[in-house]
Amino acid sequence: MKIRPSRATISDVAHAARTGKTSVSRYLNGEQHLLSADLKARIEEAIADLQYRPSQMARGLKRGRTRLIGLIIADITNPYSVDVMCGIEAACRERGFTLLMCNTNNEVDLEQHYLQLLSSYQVEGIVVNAVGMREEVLSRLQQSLLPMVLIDRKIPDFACDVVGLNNAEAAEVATRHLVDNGYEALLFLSEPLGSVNTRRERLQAFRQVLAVHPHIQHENAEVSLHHAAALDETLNAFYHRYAGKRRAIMVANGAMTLQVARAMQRINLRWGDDIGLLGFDELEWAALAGPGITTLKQPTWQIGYAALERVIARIESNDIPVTERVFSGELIIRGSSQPLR
Amino acid sequence: MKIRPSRATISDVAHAARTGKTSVSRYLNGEQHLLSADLKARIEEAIADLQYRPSQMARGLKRGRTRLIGLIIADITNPYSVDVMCGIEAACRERGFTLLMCNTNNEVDLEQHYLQLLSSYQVEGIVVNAVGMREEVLSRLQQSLLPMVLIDRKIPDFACDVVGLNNAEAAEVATRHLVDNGYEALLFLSEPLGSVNTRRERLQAFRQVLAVHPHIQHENAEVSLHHAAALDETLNAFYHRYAGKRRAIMVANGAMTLQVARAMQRINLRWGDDIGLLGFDELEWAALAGPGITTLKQPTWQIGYAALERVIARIESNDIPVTERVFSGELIIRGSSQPLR
DNA sequence: TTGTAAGCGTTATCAA
DNA sequence: TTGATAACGCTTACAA
Repeated sequence: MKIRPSRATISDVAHAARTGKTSVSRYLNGEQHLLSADLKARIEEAIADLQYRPSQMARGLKRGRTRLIGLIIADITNPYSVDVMCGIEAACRERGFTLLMCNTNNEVDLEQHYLQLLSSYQVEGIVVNAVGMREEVLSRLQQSLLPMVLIDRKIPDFACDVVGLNNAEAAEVATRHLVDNGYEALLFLSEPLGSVNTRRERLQAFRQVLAVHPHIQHENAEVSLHHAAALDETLNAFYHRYAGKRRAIMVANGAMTLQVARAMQRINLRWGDDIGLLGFDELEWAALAGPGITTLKQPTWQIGYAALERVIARIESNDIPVTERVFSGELIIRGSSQPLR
Repeated sequence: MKIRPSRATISDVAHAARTGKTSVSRYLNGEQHLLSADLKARIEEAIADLQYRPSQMARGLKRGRTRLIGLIIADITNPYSVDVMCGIEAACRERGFTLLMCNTNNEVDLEQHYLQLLSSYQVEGIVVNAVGMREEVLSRLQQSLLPMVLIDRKIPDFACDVVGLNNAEAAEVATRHLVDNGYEALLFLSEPLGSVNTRRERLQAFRQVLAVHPHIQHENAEVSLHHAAALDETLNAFYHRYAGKRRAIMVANGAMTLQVARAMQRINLRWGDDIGLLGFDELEWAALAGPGITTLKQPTWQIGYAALERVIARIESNDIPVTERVFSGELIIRGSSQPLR
């Protein structure tokens, strides 16, 4: 008796079934119509007997088809990314792929490291959840020539499949909601715009809606996610600048909304009562904090699922045209966007 | 010019450097002391020239060392799991391993599926974040004979490395805190205890502390995570049963705390004011909901990191003794556990 | 110090 | 309908 019984190989199965490896391989690869009933039965039994499972390593080496997909995530602590990952993972399972997970932690050189890694494992495609990823990093990704799908982010000057939210529509709905609820001064708050298209598109739609409401004052501010003091200052300034008016803030993503909530607590500003608040991305605690926070919920799971489907389509044939697939968000109205009147 | 330049192989490098594959292999595997300076330089150049990266598939096939670790997570939407994953991921990076991610979604047959999958990719070890995983599933895992580390969960009658929280200590600290703050009736609330050791250990410590405080009434309740009505009923009943006393609830984990907060909102019970509340696991929104929720924070990242270190140690030599490594939690006191007096 | 050749577990080619 | 046999890209005896 072996201490660690090494896995059975295809040769073992062939031997046990008194046949050759070729037939076993055929059996495994759906070419069963070529086999006699008798032989098929013998192979089946041998496989069950030996608990044989083909080695994906050997398969990958020989056929080049590793059934591996690389998932590059810029920040896995972002709940948005996790939700998306769930969708990706479900799709993988359905389609027989497995995920190699890479968290770049927003560090540029990690990204480089992982790209090489994925390549060395010969992944068949990659999904990039680039939320917050720097431009330079993305542009290096494109050079990998692998089937690739971007989530929630476009690279200028590079045609690549993209799956994400319909930013214009969502921001429009959100802005209209604030307008309809009688707010008179609006602040669009985001991390530095850079060339991050999601931020820019949301801001643009925000402005477009307000263009036809000249009586509503509005501005935008860019604050780094981890610069608490700057955030406090920005909020305070906005609040006092429009004293006497009904004020509201629209926050460009969930991570930032969390920081805004903390900042408001620090500077003693209550959302709902003192100031309106609406944030992109649903938060599990949105209903629990004070009068609740109005959010724009993204269909994160579906976005992930669709992204994986797309990358598989591209793996199967790289000739398909580059597409951008967008999903609609859903406004979830809570107390933070109901002014007292 | 090729459309899709197939990756350079070790033979290509050998040829470009006018030498044999062996030398290149030696160069790659740290046996450089065996090579002449001249040859070393030529190889180095060829590698850079061709952008050569060794195929992990071929490597894995030949040596059996795939440098792959399987990560089995019962529920990836649980923030605890995600935090732990971060630590695991960081450790992987440092030690040159890569994660194959498997989310079993709390479904038994998925678990089976993934176990076979991991085996077919010849992972060298697995880390199981079994929070909420059923016993039967875990016991099947143990049969895989792979180096394996369990996070936050023990399997009765099976010796396996475990990394997790010092449950007894943590529950003791938490319970003492409630006692010291003058609460007179305590409820320990968890999902069904089953044979989940974390829940049992926490409850046991809770009882032990209260054993020496006979004037404090206490009980425990088990409610399924997704059974909202039952939760409402449980909370209501407890609240009214001890009317007139200072009441507090201790919740066994973060996912449950979220549900409790929602339930309290539904039945119009305010933590802090009406009833004390303390939950295991830190929540990003803990400070934002009402007067804040007191939590017992686990060193999640470190737990993940330690788990991966352990699995690697076991990969390197399976003879090491089975250990259980526990970390201390940290009580973060907020308004929910300060009675009004 | 360097190179040759065998073999890891598959699949693909070709012949029977 | 079957089965040898040669790759896939790498590591590793073993030779030179």
